[in-house]
Amino acid sequence: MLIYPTPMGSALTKVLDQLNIAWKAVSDASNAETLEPAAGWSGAIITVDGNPVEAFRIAEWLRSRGEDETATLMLTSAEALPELSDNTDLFDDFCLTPFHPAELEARLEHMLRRTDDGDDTIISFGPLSLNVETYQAMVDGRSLDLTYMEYELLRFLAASPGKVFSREILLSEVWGYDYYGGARTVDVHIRRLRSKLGEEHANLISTIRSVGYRLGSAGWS
Amino acid sequence: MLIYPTPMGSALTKVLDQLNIAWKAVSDASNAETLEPAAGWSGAIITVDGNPVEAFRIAEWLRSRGEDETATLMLTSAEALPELSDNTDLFDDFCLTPFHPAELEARLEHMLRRTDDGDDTIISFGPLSLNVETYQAMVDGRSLDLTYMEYELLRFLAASPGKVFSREILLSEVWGYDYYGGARTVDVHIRRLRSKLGEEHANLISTIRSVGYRLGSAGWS
DNA sequence: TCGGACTGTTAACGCAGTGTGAAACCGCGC
DNA sequence: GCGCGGTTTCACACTGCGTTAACAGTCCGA
Repeated sequence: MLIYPTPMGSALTKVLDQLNIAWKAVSDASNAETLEPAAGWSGAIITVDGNPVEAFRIAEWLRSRGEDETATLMLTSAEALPELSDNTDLFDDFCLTPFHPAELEARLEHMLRRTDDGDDTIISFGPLSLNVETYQAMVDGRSLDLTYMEYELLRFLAASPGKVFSREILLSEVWGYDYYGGARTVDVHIRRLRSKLGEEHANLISTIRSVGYRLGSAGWS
Repeated sequence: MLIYPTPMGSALTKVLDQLNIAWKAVSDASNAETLEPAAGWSGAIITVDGNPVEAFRIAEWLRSRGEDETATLMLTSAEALPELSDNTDLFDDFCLTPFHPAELEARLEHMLRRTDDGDDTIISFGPLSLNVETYQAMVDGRSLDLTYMEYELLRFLAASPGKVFSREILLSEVWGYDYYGGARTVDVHIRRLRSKLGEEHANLISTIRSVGYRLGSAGWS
């Protein structure tokens, strides 16, 4: 956990220690780069009031390496709130100072949970769940015996549930090459998937006539 | 914006009005379902303290329809914080009461920004809303079962609500080819659309005699 | 080397979706 | 009221799309 600037009081560090979160204080953006642990910063707590310019510079640096990488929490007084509003895409959460320890604690837990379980290892939708690591698929707790292509296709659909994909898109995204003729290929795999899903869940994949296929039937969003 | 429960004081509604956010108060989960606007709840503000059970029930209902659909903010006293921690995946943000108006304002802006952007996927007009990604159409929350041509036609009209299109334009823009004879084709599709919209909403599409068709009746822009 | 599982292709079939013409209907000007 | 151009509605035929089954090629392990 990155902290800026070096914490004066003990309120902040106390909360972190209590949550058993390791932390390092940094003095500026370049400092943040050199001090970064091997696993990368798990999160950041940045106080705006003292030196807003440097504070936002650090936040910007964190964001520049990709959203969702490092969760950022800003500490700010009520007076400095407007400054935050101007940079609303540089942080994930904020907390007014002086803070209630329980509030900060809750915010940290909540914030870290989101990035922690960025578990793409399990994709689930309705009665369906896919474990990407083990290549297993389950529906209603019953495990499905899918072939490679079937699995890839289902995973692609499940990654954007509800969204409709044309056969061309599916061919290029799932099969991964430009394709001439043979759009029936997709149909056949969809059919095999449906049959393996079983009668009751075959309608999990719905056909949009003259458009393509979609995971999820009419009622879902 | 969904609010639970009916707000007593004016602090909350004042902030919402100031941000120009439309809101409706709901009394329970099933109530939240019936009161939902056609475009869906854009967000929710739920106070935990009074009746935590019902509060979380509503939050759960919102989440069950898919993450990222509706952003949820919880209002809570410091004492009730532990309860929040047990349900950390049911909300996106929270705010301690009594709150500083500027803080709530900042949180709302920050929260809504995340879900708001990135949506040319939904076209909505009056009670009508079209999801371009999922090819689903809703009117009054009821989902419409449209065929391809019907959907394309409606989408084209909805893209420029209020504007009148001649049959020739519709044929060339929606059907996509120059067309000789058969202007009746458009009429028939309009008719089918109207019939699927239902008696009460058939007049969403209005006829401009000897000119063409338009989405929306005279009063709209 | 053989056999089986997996994948892609082809063709037949049924049907939803679409377009068409004709008849009923409506609004408007005479 | 009458006639006329435009619109709505209906029924029907056809086309194109999706489904399905059967088959051929390929890969991989036994």
